[in-house]
Amino acid sequence: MPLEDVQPVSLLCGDCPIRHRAVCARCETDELDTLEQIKYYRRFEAGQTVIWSGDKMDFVASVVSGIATLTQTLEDGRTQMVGLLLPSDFVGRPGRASAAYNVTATTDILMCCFHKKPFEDMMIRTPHIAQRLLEMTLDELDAAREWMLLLGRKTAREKIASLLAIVARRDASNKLQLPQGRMIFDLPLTREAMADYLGLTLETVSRQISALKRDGVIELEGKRHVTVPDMDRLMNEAGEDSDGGFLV
Amino acid sequence: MPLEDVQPVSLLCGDCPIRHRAVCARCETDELDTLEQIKYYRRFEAGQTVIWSGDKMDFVASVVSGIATLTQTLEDGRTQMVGLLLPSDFVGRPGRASAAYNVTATTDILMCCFHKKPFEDMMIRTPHIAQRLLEMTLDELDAAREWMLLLGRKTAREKIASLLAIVARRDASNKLQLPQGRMIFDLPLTREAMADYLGLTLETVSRQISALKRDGVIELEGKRHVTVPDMDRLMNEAGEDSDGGFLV
DNA sequence: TGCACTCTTTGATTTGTGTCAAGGATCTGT
DNA sequence: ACAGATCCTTGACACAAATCAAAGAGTGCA
Repeated sequence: MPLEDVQPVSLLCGDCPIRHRAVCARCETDELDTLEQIKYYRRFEAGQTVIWSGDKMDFVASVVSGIATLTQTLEDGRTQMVGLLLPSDFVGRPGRASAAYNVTATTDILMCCFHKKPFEDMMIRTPHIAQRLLEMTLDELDAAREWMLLLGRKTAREKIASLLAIVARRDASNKLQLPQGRMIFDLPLTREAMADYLGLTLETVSRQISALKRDGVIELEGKRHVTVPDMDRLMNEAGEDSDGGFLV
Repeated sequence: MPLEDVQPVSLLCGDCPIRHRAVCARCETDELDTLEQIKYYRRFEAGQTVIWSGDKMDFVASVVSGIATLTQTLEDGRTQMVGLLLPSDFVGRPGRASAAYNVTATTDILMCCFHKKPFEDMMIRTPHIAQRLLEMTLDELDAAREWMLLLGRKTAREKIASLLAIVARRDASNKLQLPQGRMIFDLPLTREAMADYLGLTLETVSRQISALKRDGVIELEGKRHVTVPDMDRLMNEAGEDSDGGFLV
């Protein structure tokens, strides 16, 4: 595959966990050696908190495997998920000393971390890194804004349908398929995590999933294994035109 | 004032509308001539739509004066505001051909536009521009995520109090004041725009503003002129610790 | 001065979702 | 096989916010 056609799925294109490379299709610089020197791996078990909002954070990282969530909370415990970290996603903000969100592993997770200061130095030497990070951040911003429409204006049923559609699309793109027709996938989240994602309670999530099942929009095997007989139908329930490509 | 002390309030530090400069405190490159060649001004009246979601967008721009909103809509007309553009804010995404949101002027507005292609070329020649844009985008992402917490988990009363606190803080920082004690400012939005911001109906917005007035949290003169006797009280109503610095 | 228009307030009623509560399903380790 | 956990489902009820409806306030214009 020519470099032009490489889909840069992460900031650091390459084949982690073997090795990260600060080089992408448009960038000739190769900071592989630097990265090898400053990187280290960290493992977390499902349920563990990677970092608390406000804690000092002297690294940036990319997810190698597993799933983590970014959440914000109010003092009385109400919590809202504001981001979902999937393999290849980047976390941490160059130029900020402390974490702005709680980061929690929802499955066992392996993260590839880089000490922040040398990473920032490398960014300055390698301008394309900043451009790639900008692209990724703009994508995240778009996803956040799509999510705001969901939180502010969609009904509980539409919210659930939207979430299912997002997971289905993400799953399809991992398998290099198109999100259409009959689709089968696993939900990587508990009912409670879905509720925190959608600004609902876990009871409402459960009820709406049951309703979608009753109405034949989805089929369920166990609690997590979902079959969508007709993706278009699901998109319709989600209140989206069937193109929209929002994810995190 | 030495360059070091210039507060880079916009991507293009300097004194627009006289002239934009692609130079900031940390950046020695000066692309003034390039910018002068590719820039042009556009004026819109209150209520006019600057660009519709999906339209071809061959420019990027920064707001010189006035206020605009970014909104997303569902097919049946439900709309959610996803961003607020205030003077010095940047709009448009390098590397994308069409607009992702409706941009609507809520007051008369003057925008300084740059043709996109030459702007992108300049970004490549001037790496600090990309870094500055990255910083701004990360700030926007943080604001969007704070907003998600509001949309998903706050009550109507807390939402209104939060919005008032945001406007008060923004106003204070424009006047180089601290947001504390007694504060007086104007609301730049109609009740309907506030509703679209907060994921409420305009009736609920009106009722909650009346309630806050009745309870002495705010005083109102006319519909737009607000006095907050005690900023801490307002912050408390908003469900935030009094530090939190979220704005758009 | 009064009409037309937009924006806002307030009231009555409905409804979607939250809250509280009980019980079911699945899994683990003993 | 059983106890204990965790996660999930379902029901009854309460309540916050939406909806429907009407009227008030402010502004520009004839």
